[in-house]
Amino acid sequence: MYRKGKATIVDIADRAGVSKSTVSLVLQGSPLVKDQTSERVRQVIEELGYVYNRSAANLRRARTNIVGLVINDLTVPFIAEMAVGIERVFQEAGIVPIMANTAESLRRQGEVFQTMLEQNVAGLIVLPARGTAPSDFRPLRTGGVPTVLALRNVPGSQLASICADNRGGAFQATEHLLALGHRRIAFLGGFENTSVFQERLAGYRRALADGGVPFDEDLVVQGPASRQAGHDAVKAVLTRAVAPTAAFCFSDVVGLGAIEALRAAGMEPGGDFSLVGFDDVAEARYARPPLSSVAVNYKALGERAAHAILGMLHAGDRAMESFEGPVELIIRDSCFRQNEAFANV
Amino acid sequence: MYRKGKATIVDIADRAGVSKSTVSLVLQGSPLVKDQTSERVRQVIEELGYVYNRSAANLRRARTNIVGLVINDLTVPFIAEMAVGIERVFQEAGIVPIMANTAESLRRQGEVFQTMLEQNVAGLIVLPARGTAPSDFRPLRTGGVPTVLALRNVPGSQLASICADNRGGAFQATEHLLALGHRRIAFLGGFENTSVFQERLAGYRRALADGGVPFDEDLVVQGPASRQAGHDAVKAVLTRAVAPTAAFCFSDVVGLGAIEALRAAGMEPGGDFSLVGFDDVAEARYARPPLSSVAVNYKALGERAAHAILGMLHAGDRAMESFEGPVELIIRDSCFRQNEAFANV
DNA sequence: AGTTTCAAATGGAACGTTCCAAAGATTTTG
DNA sequence: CAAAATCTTTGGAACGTTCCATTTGAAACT
Repeated sequence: MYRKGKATIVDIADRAGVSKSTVSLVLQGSPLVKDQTSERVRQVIEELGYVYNRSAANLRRARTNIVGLVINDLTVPFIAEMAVGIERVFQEAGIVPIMANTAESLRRQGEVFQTMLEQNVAGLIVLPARGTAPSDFRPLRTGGVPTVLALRNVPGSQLASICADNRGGAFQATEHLLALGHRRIAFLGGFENTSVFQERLAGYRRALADGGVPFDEDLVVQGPASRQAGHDAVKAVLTRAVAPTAAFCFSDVVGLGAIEALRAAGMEPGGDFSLVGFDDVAEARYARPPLSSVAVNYKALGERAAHAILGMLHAGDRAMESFEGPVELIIRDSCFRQNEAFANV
Repeated sequence: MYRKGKATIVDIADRAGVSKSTVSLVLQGSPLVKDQTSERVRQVIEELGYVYNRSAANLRRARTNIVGLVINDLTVPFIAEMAVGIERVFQEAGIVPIMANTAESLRRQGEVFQTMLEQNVAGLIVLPARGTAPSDFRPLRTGGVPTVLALRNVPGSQLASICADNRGGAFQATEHLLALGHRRIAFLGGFENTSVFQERLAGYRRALADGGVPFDEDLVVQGPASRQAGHDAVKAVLTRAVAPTAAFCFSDVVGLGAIEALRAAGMEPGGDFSLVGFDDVAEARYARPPLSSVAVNYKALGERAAHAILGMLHAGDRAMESFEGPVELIIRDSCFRQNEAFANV
């Protein structure tokens, strides 16, 4: 283009007959510069194909326009959706997101935090890896990086979190099954070392308690949030002395596995066994039978998290309160009304 | 910590009784420093909780350790998978990926390119938005940023690309249908303004030609890669004078929609209509009937793309040649052998 | 002892911005 | 018309690294 190497602010200044300070002001859209001048500068910028050097700006400035996005598992569709929501908000705010996938590895998560600090991120949205401890955030805390947790909470971390209303969702789902007359309701999938599990389990127990149904530990089967796990969990739970007639599944994927296992056992989901899932993934609607599920607007949750960070950046260190996104029980055809219980009413 | 603000390389130097140059060398792992010295420096670094300032380094250095990742649609599961593959390779190589989702918007893609340039990225992996023209890459070209295209090609862009063997996959799928005796084979879904469509269509036509079956434009129905589109396309194609007995679907999602539409029309996919999809998404396996599909290892493709960029960074401007990832036809139960054609042999 | 060789450490000038204090214009006011 | 007030513009010192050219120190030769 011009001279050797890339054009800098000084080259622009020379060509436009102003000082580099003025050019800098123009670039920042300062109202201090006369329109006529800034117009001329802008023209030269165009002419020389100048590109702004953010590394230099970041060095001088206190804060960067970079925000880190630490994701536990990007291959989960609704997490990707959430990432998209976050990304969109940032893009509009002129924030550049650095993304890292930890694949649920704590070691990797630690490395990622380090990298984020080195990049001098202005803030951080973290979807914590399974088993994250409050102390894992220490480097961030000493680095003074505004941080928001999303999707999963880390109790004791003192960090604000943006999560779905897991407790409420599980409560609604379980209540729905109770209302259909079910009394033996299993809880399938998920691991107890995540806050999401704890919360959903709490909602489930609360609904049982409200419905006067005793909690039976034997009806809770932990496992990964996978199809296979749903399959296995159903098989396990059907062997109980008094088998359940319904299950609240930790996630839709678990529920889909459950559907298969029920069929394999000669039962008909929605006909003689009721299922409710969580997340309302696209597949739930298309399953046979269509799976009732607790819908979460993950994209909105992502946007909320992004706004939370923006707020923290703007308002300095003002502590942000946590937020629980609303959920909605979507009723499809995977449940049936149980007669004996019906007679009980 | 120490002093006011964050510790810098100079603080380390003072405390360790060496010069900042030495500290810099230690940070870069230079063999020029005596072990004893570097050990001491490292200790002080630990002590003061120093964090490296990459902005400063980037300013001084010619190249950054940042690589941009421009994604057309992160919510597509296999694209997310690909992103994970890329991210993993970069992480191991000490490269920090900046991710941006363009959501298939050309305007956004342009903005994203600009941002990437400002961040002074060392390289760029682009999954081009639909309808991207070669000229859209001009800013990158003049910026001298090594760029690799992934998943979709942009003919005329002169850029290396890492794509699936779309032509070969479509060829295999169509050949499979031909071998089962089908002669009227539809091509459903996708838009002709993408290279992926062009390539798959070419593979399909080639197989038809090889099998001595004339190409019939009426059997090609374009549409988005969505369930609904698959549904609509089947309905459209069943009204043709001589209806097809099989379809090659642009993607599995289209194929799943096709399954529904066939059922709705009183037909049985895998029984009296054959379907083959593309991508081999998880859902294909669990569909009723399980959908035959052309499998692509998207994660491997992502890793390949990442390695391509690493290679370009390392080898300077050495032009990289394009790569087509192998595909594999996975045969499930969505196809049947057609008798009349069978008699023809 | 003097010279050469090699390893290890260092000073200082970049890199391209931002931002402060201050100077120069221009307009308003008394 | 001078003084005051306001609007624009501008040097120059940071910011925290890297890297070149050099110096220093020690060991290995003549």
